[in-house]
Amino acid sequence: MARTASYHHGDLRQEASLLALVTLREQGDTGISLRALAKQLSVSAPALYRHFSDRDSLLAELAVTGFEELRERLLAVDQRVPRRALIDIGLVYVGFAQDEPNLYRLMFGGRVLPKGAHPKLDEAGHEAFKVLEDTIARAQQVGYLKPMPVALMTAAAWSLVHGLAQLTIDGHLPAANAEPMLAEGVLSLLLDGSLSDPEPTSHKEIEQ
Amino acid sequence: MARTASYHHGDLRQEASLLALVTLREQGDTGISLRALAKQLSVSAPALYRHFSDRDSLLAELAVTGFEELRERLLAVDQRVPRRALIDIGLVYVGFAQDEPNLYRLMFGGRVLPKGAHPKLDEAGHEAFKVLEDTIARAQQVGYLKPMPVALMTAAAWSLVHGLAQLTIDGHLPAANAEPMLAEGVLSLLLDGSLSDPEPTSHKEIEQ
DNA sequence: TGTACATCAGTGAACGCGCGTTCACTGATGTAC
DNA sequence: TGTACATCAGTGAACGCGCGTTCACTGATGTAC
Repeated sequence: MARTASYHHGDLRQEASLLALVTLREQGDTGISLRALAKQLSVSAPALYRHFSDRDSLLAELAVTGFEELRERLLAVDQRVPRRALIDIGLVYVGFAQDEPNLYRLMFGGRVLPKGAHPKLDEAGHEAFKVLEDTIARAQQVGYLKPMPVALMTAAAWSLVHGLAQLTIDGHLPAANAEPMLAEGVLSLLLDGSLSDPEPTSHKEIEQ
Repeated sequence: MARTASYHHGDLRQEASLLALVTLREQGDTGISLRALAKQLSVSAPALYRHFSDRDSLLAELAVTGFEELRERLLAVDQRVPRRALIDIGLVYVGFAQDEPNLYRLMFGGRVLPKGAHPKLDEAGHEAFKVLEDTIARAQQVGYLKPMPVALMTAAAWSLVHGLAQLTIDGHLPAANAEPMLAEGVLSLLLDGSLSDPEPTSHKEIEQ
């Protein structure tokens, strides 16, 4: 707005990213085409190639911002009480997926942006993952979690929240607004275990 | 083979399905096009419309056979020992995803075949899911699992295996051949819980 | 057993579409002296 | 402050592509009498 009459757009890169994100939200990654984007921006299609080397790079960029947003949300979780922190991390994670289902699918889809093809994307993903990992390591250090390999515990926690997120956004499990306690219940189960107490677990047998 | 010289193919439907499955395995769902399929089968493209009402129906059909195969594998699990059955169900589930990553993505992708669009697909998915659910219900009946709502427990178990499967096939977690014990360890964690034993859990506090 | 006929499973041509990307270009902007 | 020039960010045209799907059709097959 209040731009010169020049055909130089001035802000094409950012506006293109933004519009791509909006389109992604509404139609998913398959709905994004550089030609359609250019048309909506009143710009010729080749103009976009000044700013993105190809379609995949644009998608990768969107995914990177997705991971950054996810990471920020995870970082905002109160870390004082281990149990609360662990559960909240999970709830935030699942909440993000529900807020941004198509972005989440793009980030983790694998098919569209295979791991290894976009280093920045892999790094952004890892940064987000690290927040989860750190939370678990911290909880273990204060003795709240079992002294098992952190890698195993993070794999379990990540699998759980990722699966919960995917199943929810694909409609296989009820969303948070329909079943508000589902996610928290599921997360608690991973902490407490699902074994019936009266039955001795193999673990307890060893100790007694 | 040994067919008449007639242009009638005789087996087009089945051969098309089969070739589609092979293509899906190699290239994922986006690699499937009716035109290309027809070409490979030495048949005109419209011929396929005698057997599939459109591209999506063909994909849905592949996904249905995927769920049937998954269900059969799950049904083959030995159900005698609850703990073993639960873990094996999970291992079989994750193993299926690793054997058939692209098929698995199609089955659960959500984006390609949204839930509700293909009733037969939803049903096939539910039938497979039921095997997991039944295993949990059985384990609970014999007192092996806590007396919690089955829906909650199946949601947790399903989320865990689904997440594990997805993360593995997308390369975010090591595959079974690289880390053979990862899946089993993760599954055990859900059963035993991840809380450090010396620390009293809220659950234990109530009982003592 | 032979024949008329309905149905079935193919055909080729065409519609209409959008896509990613490259090319040679031009006009605007920024910069060094 | 003015000017020559390099660079930057656009342009329109085009390449080459494959796609799903519909249409009017034809030859083969199966069936009833």
